[in-house]
Parts: sequence; structure tokens; C-alpha cells
Amino acid sequence: MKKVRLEDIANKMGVSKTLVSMVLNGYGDKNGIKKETQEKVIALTRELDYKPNQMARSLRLGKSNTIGLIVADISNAFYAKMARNIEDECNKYGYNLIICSSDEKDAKESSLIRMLKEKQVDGLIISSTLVDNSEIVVLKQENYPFVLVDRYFPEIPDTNFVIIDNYKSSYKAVKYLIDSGHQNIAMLSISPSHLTSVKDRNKGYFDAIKKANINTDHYLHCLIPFESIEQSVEASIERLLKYEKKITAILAVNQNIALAIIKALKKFKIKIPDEISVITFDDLPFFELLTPSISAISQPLDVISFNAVKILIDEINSKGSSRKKDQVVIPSHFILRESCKQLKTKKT
Amino acid sequence: MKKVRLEDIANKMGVSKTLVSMVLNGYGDKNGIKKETQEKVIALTRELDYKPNQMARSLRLGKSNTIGLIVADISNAFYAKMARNIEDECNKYGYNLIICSSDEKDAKESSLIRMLKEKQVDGLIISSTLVDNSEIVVLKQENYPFVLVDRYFPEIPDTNFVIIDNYKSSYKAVKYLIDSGHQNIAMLSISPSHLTSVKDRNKGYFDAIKKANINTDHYLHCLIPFESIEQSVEASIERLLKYEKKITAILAVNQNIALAIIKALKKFKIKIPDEISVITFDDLPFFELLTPSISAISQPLDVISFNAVKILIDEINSKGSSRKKDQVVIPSHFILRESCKQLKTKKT
DNA sequence: ATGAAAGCGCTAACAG
DNA sequence: CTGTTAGCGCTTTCAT
Repeated sequence: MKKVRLEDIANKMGVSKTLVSMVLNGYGDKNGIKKETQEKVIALTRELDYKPNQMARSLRLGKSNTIGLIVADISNAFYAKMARNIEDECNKYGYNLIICSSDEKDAKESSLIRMLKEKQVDGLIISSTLVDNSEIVVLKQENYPFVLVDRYFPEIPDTNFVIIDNYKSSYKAVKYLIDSGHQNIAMLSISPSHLTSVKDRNKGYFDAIKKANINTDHYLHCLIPFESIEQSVEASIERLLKYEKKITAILAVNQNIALAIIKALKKFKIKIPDEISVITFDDLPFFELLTPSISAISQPLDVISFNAVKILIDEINSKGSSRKKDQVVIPSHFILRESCKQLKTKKT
Repeated sequence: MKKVRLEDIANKMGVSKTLVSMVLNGYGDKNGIKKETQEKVIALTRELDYKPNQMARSLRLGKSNTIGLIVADISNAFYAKMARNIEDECNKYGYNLIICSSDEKDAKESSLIRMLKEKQVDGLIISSTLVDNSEIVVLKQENYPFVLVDRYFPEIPDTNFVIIDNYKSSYKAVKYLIDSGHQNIAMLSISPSHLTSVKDRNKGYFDAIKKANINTDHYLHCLIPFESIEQSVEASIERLLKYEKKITAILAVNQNIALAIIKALKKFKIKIPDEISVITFDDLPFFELLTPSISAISQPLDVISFNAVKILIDEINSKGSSRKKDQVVIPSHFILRESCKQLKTKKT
């Protein structure tokens, strides 16, 4: 069964490709093509099950109606959920999505950006892991439509991004713990931590404990290498348990760290929240199912996705006319669950 | 900054596009082009940061080096993990991946298949939800490269598929419960259940309890509508708790059902495994973290993905020469955890 | 009311 | 050793 082309339809009807193309693209009336002819074209199209070659179409139009999404790892629940939301948003605008995982690797991300450009995607949504931001700078110079999500580059002005307020979210969570009477609060963060999301979360933590005049020992702030989360978290927890003062609360910088923390505490038979309270960034459906359920700082992924796609499409449509960039900061949502213990009545 | 094309390189060097094309595709030596010229081409290519337009290339070659993946929902942990594995496998062969979610909807899946064909993907990996399999039949007739994963169509002979042995996995899990002394074992399955994976799992359950001559009351086999898992599972659990005999074990047909079961049991304050033992299809990292941890029938997603991609690429490469189809059934892995209670010593 | 022809950027047969 | 030319399937200007 051969692929049917525009030309096949035209030949079979004894008309030109032009006519068929016009009709199929809805320009039939505009060009004054007889209703009758139009109907015949449509009918034949159905009959032969004609499928336009979008590749040829895109080449001609200089537009692929495809956008590229780069995240650290699509199998990560956070990004999977985000990707799904972005997929749906894109579809609404008639765009398709190519999703790629960078594994938090600079080189891989760069080559993905390159690959996606070669595939002629109309725009890019990137949760960038880049230390070396030159790739992004180039995108900007080329006026290539893109929007950053989750993480951004403060040193590159005038770029679109959509993020949550990491600093404030972190600060507020720690503040909550302090108000609950916790004095020795640890944070398990991630390394390398050039990512703005991580840096801002760290800063929120430090500022909150400094402001409250409680223990600010850097011993309490652990950096977990990205490549060995499970083992490193376990080691850190072990270290924290030996600390001179009793640590009563931990903030996890993301869900992967949280998972490892829960696992380690289970292993060391430390009870949450009786001995240690836990709060994590990113909410997962199952944090609610754990016993005890885990308090979380939830990112409204639907809102993030909605904005990211909207901005990108806008950028694509105004290509050339150097549009004013959008920088959206979305508030997160603190969900208090059973994993937080009140050491004293919360002050009002 | 204009996009640089093959022609720009050629003009700037005073040679033809052909020559440049040959060199860049590694046919320089074959066509006896001077080393010197070749080097100059490469150098200029770098200098101008030339990025080949893959769209044009694909159109010309009739090959996009892209494959399409259709799953029910990419935000579902099972499919997210699978997609990631498939992505990696594809990359190894130099292919890119377009991932789409069908939401278990016939119409959406059909239109996704159509869309991906229009985009000229070289092949398709589908976890199909179709009741009406005609779309697949057409693919087969057209000799379009595709492989089914997770679910297949027994009524369509000679198609590639990669699945786990659902029947045996289900049978064995239930058998384990029976051997542990359970007499009233419920199963929460999903509806509509035309999917082979679900049908086979159901059959394994029924055959196991029939064979053991224990309670085979169909009341114990609940069908949960796909659209309202959480509420329906809760209702089913409530119903099961009122059953004349005491139900001591539940098999969940997939992870979503399992999550809902755990949530419902938590709500009704039923202790796992003291009052009810639980086993689920599909393993999630966090099943291990729950207290108690949940026994699971784990699908080796890496093996599934590896096979699916390998077969598909093979199919693509032997296009035309109607290749013998692969039908791979992979054994699953039963992981016993704390959620299963021994009511009596297991017989040997 | 409809068609001819050019061209999007690339590759490959064929010519020199 | 290198260039000319045709063409992948589509859209669009310009004719008629």
C-alpha cells in the first residue's frame, strides 16, 4: 500500500495540486473554488485516507508545530507530572512535544538543545542544569523562542522563566518548624548546587534560622551528591544522629532526598515525627499515604505548565519583534501533614 | 542572525553543495575529495556553527530517525519509567522519541497514531488501549513498523509485542497467598477490562482460587472504573469489609489501584497485614518505604524497553522484506515484603 | 474558477 | 576530484 500524496488526489480528480492544497487548508472559499469541487476533494481525501506529510509541510512553511522539552529525568515523578501538563497545554495550541532527559549533565543538555534545533522545533522549554550558560546565551542572541522552568539564570537578563518562589517557600517552612519549637533543624540539600532552585532553598533555610537566633551550625546543612543520593543521605543521617545536640527536624530539598531520608530513618528506627519532624520540597501522591504522612511544599505544576506554554507560544508567534520577556514567580503551597511535631504551642 | 545552510558553506568556499554534503556525511574519502578541502569544509562548518536542517534531510531521505511512543499517561510512574528506558535505548540507535499520552481513550490513541504517521516517524511503540483494533490492523497491512508493549491483541496474528507473563504472575501471587493460609482473597481489577494485561491477570486470579478449591465467589472480584479509581476503590473496600466471611488478602491489578487501596484501608483503620494482606502488580520505589512495605509483582521495565526498541529498529531496517515478528514474554519478579501475613506455615 | 512553476534545504545519480 | 541537476511533498505567487 503506497503512501498517498497530494498529487495522487489531484491526478485522480483531474485537478492541480494547488487546488487540493487550498481546499485542505481551508482556503477554498477564499480562492473561490466551487463548493462542488471542494466537496469532491474532501470526499476523495477521506476515501484514500490521505495523510499530509507534515515534514514536507513544515519544511515549506518553516514551522514544525513541535516544541522541545528538556528536563533532568522524565522518569522522575516531578518532571513526569510536569511533562504531562505541558503535553496537554501544547496540544491545546496544536503543538506536539518532544521530551528529553538531560540527566543533569551539561554536555547532554547542550547536545539535546542542538538536536532539537536541528529538528527545527519551534521553541524550547528547558529545566536547565547548565553551569556554563553560554548555550542559553546563544539561544537568546539568536532570538530563539524558549522559556526556562524550575530554574533560571539571574545573570542572563531578559529571559522568559516560570519558577516557584523557592526562597520564600523554604523560609516559611523552616519558620514553621521554629515556631513549633524546633531549635536544631537540619537541611539535606543537593550538590552541585549552582541551580537557582537549590540555592534559593538553601538561602531560605539559612535566613530563617539566623533570623530566629537558633543553631546555625553549618554541620546541620548537608550536601548530597546528585549521583549517590541513597548512600549519601544515609551517611548524612547517621552523622546528624551523632550530633552533640538533638536534631528534631529535617528539611529535604526535593522528593528524591525525602525518599532517601524516609528510608534511612526507617533503617535506623527513628520515628517520624516523634524524634524527627520532616518537611520536603515537592509533593507526591504517596507522601499522603505514608504513615505518618509527610508535610510537603507543593509546586502547582499545572500553573507552571500553563504559564510556560502560554509564554512560549506567545514568543513563537511574535518571532522577530523582540517581545517583552515574562518572568513568572508562582507561590508554592505548604501542606502540613503528620510528619511535623509541635514541640511547644505555636506562638501567635 | 540568519540560519546557515549548506549552500552558505558552499558559497563561502566556492565549492558546490554536493561536495559539502558528501564531506559532512562522511562520504568525502569515498568520493575522493581532497583531504585539504575536507578539512576546510569541517573547519568552516564549525566556525559558522552549521546545524543541518533535519527536516529537509528527512524529507529527502524518507527517514526521520524519530520514533513515536504512545502510553496511557506519561505522568504515571510505570509509564514514565518505561518511557525513560525507551528513550535511552532509542538514543543508542541514534533515534529520537516523541512520547504521547492516550488517556486510555480509543479516539485519542487513534488520532495520536495518525498524527505520528503524519510526522513521518519511522516506527511506533504502543501500549494500546484500543477496543477497536482496526487501527492496528491497518498498521499491519501497511507494513508500518510497530511493536506493542504491555498489552497485545491475540486476535491479530503476527505482530511484534513485548509483555510480561501476566497470567502466570497473577496465578503465582495468589497461589502464594493461598499457601500462606488465606481462604478469602479479593482482587481489585480495572474496567473496562478488554486489555489483555488485565484479562490475563484476572484469569490467573480465578484459576488459582479455583484450583485450590477455596472461595470463588465473584463478589470478591471487583471492577474499578478507570475514571474514578479513588472513590470506587474506597466503595469496594467498604463493601468487601461487610462480606459474610472475613477477607484476609487483596490483589491489586496495578499500582494506581494499590495506592487507592492503601489509602482506603488507612481511612477505615484496617491494619496491613494483620487484618488484610496486600499484593500489587507493578513496583514503585516507595512501596518499599511504606510501613508496612508492600509486596509487589515487578515488571522488568529495562528488559521490556530493551527488547521493544531492538525489535522496532530491526523492523525498521528490514522494511519491505516482511520480517518474522517477535513475540516476547518476559517473566515478572515477585517481591515479598511486609504486607503479606502468613496465616499458617507455608506447606512445602 | 483553476493551474504552472518556483522553492523550502537537503542528497544522490550522473556528468564531466 | 568536483559540479549539475532533479526531486522528496508541500504551499504560494502569479498567470490565465
